[in-house]
Amino acid sequence: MSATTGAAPAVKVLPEPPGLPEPLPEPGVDELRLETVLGALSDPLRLTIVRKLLLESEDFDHTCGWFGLDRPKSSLTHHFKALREAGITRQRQYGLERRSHVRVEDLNARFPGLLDLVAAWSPQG
Amino acid sequence: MSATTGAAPAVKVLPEPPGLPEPLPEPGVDELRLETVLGALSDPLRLTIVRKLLLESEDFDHTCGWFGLDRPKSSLTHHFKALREAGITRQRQYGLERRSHVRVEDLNARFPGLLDLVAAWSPQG
DNA sequence: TGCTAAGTTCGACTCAACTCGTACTGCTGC
DNA sequence: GCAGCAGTACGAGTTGAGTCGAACTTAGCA
Repeated sequence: MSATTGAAPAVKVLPEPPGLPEPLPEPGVDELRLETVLGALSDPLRLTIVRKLLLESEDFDHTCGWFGLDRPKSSLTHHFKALREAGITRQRQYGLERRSHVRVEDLNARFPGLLDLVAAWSPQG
Repeated sequence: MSATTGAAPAVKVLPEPPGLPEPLPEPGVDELRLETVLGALSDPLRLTIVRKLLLESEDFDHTCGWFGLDRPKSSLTHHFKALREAGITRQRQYGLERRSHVRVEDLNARFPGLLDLVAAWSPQG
């Protein structure tokens, strides 16, 4: 379970090294809603993004370009924003780049097993 | 037509008593798609339906009216059809009534843990 | 035979989401 | 300063889902 309990500190905790840029606006752990998360994951492109983050990185943030998705930049912005606003990913601004990673602890705490399904997913079926 | 190709022993075919009406058209176990299932579950009303089926019945089929949903019949038809076509529920025609239940075994086989999240869901958050 | 009830089908409306081009912001290096 | 790049913001077009009323279908029953 996540590090903190009870008392609901409204915003997440995550013991991250100091000096990181602030995360962009996102819902707190207690604000995660199952229907919103499932809706965000019901898109194949977003499923691809989250799965790739889960399988090919764990404790590292990645830029939009890292995914090699063949879509216009404005489309990618749309999907990354949808993931962040649903509470699935966290984004930080590193200079010019905006890097993402999956909020594994938060999601496992609220919806245990969900990320396993995403990791096991394949675009084919 | 769950051809269940291949050597895999497929999933256990539920041992249903003979004489039941044929299920209405539905995807086979091997045709279940994560993004479709998640999309079907991203609606609060459908989440309510599935959760109620999971918690208040187990081996019993229920009619639309049993749920006590305050929506016109045409809306309910729409949602029940969406759940069936996504492979989440199975529907059978009993005379005048069309009864539904959750395909628990199929879903647990393909997406283990998913139904637990639905059962733990609450409309509030 | 004809009524009633459960549920479907159809069509129309609304609204949100996806897609994408274009213009813009803001950091970095020369 | 200024050019170049990562990514955003905005707006338009399109599609699909949710909502619902009204008409229809069908089983059971008196």
